[in-house]
Amino acid sequence: MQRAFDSGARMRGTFPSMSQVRVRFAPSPTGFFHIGSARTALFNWLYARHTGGTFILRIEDTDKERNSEAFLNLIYDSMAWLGLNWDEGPKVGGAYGPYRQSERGHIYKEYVGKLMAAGRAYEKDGAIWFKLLGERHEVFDEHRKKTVTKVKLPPVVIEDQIRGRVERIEDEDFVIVRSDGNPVFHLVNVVDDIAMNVTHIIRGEDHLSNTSKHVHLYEGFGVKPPAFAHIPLILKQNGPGKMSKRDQGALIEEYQRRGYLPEALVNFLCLLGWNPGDDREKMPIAEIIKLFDLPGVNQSNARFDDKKLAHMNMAYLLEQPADRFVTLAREYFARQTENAAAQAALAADPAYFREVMLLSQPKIKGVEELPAYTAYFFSETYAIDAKVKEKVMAKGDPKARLQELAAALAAPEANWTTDAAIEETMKGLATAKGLGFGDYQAVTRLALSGTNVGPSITTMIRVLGRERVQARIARFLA
RNA sequence: GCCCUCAUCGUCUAUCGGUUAGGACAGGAGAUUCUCAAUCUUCAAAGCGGGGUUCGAUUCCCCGUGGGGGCACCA
Repeated sequence: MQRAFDSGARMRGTFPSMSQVRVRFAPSPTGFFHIGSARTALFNWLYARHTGGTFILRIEDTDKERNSEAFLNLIYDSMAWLGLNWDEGPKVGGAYGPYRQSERGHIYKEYVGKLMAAGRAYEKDGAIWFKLLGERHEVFDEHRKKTVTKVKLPPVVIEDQIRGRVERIEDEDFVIVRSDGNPVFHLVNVVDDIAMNVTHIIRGEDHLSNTSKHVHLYEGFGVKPPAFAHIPLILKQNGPGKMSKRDQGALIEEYQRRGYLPEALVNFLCLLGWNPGDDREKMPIAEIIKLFDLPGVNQSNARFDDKKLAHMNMAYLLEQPADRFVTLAREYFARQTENAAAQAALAADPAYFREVMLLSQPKIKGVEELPAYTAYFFSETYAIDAKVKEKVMAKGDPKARLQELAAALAAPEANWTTDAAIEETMKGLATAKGLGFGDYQAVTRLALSGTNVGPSITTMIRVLGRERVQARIARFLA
């Protein structure tokens, strides 16, 4: 690889080996961090980790009008949450900094100077344009309703790592520095990739059409372009078009807020456009890193499916160790400041909270269900589901059954300490009366929780404890 | 309008010329359990159309059609 203007590596005297992979994720802090950006970051990160290369985070904040520090922090937070750590970039530094384009103005100026000196750039209307080399002629563009200068050139050939050979003709000079003095995306993007020694550009397919401009720029700088890999886009769940920041379910922070497990989201995102070549779906990230490679990336766009994501999240949730699950639950509850049930749960004894959460773990799809699912454990004002009540009270004499159970549990020899003991009490009672377990289960559940969903009735009785159980039954029978 | 790109069940996908076209999510049915989930079994569900190439095309080529992206002094 020849580098005519390598101010990055050369000036600092660092010469990484040419086989060393360097990839970058280059977001602009102009909006919320969304699913598509996250997956681009993820694929770059995976490729770096797979190859033992370097993952660079570069902030493309040249659009002064739309940048915001809040959005920038959101990028940092979201990436940290997803576990996408960067080897070079803001906060961690590196030999090729600064890593915010707003701080690299002098570098762009230098590079533009080189183009000017080489006759590959010129000024027009106060802006600086990149000059294509070829025969020129004027034509009127019907679509844009203006006269433009066309340059006759053979097509640019891109050997894309994912899409194969792509050809595209670039036939108009383009602006590289605006009349206000600010460099445009194409210029800064290419300059930084040269200066930062980037070897592989992995980005969304929406950039494929830009690539011909970029290749011309590389050529203008006398630098061999890096490898390109354009990944398919993520389409919105419903309706036409690619997913954008304002689509339902598009924001990473939303999943964070809703208590999704980041490893579940990452696993799901990996599968959107990539697969290991066999039937495996749920895989540890270490395994994905081992298997991930550019040729394994699909060429067609993928539609986002929140049901599948929810399923993946549940699968991960089920296998969480008790401590982590309880921590996740507590953190989620703490964020629900407006939710009375959540606040009541937090106010409860931590050991009791923990037990209730753990018995709910195998029952739920996401922690966001927890406050409502467990509300009756923490409050005496739980609602009685009218439909369930109607159904339960319809057959037999449920109140009599409940009365009998209350009496059995009140007996001095009744053991409340284990699920098995409680089950023995209930089953013994049912047998003695010539009835089934279900005759006692349903009405007891209704009385204790007001619903027909929840953990095992014996567990519920044990965890709620004698005091609550007796009070609730009495109230129900009154 | 021009340029680029993609095309297998509703969705995500496997198949690198020969398969009963497989898996997962979602959906239906059943089993199991004290309810609800989970789990297990099971059912239904696909090669966009037309031409080629080939003994043989989902697979390779071409043309349509459809989807997606791009065509800025946004990134």
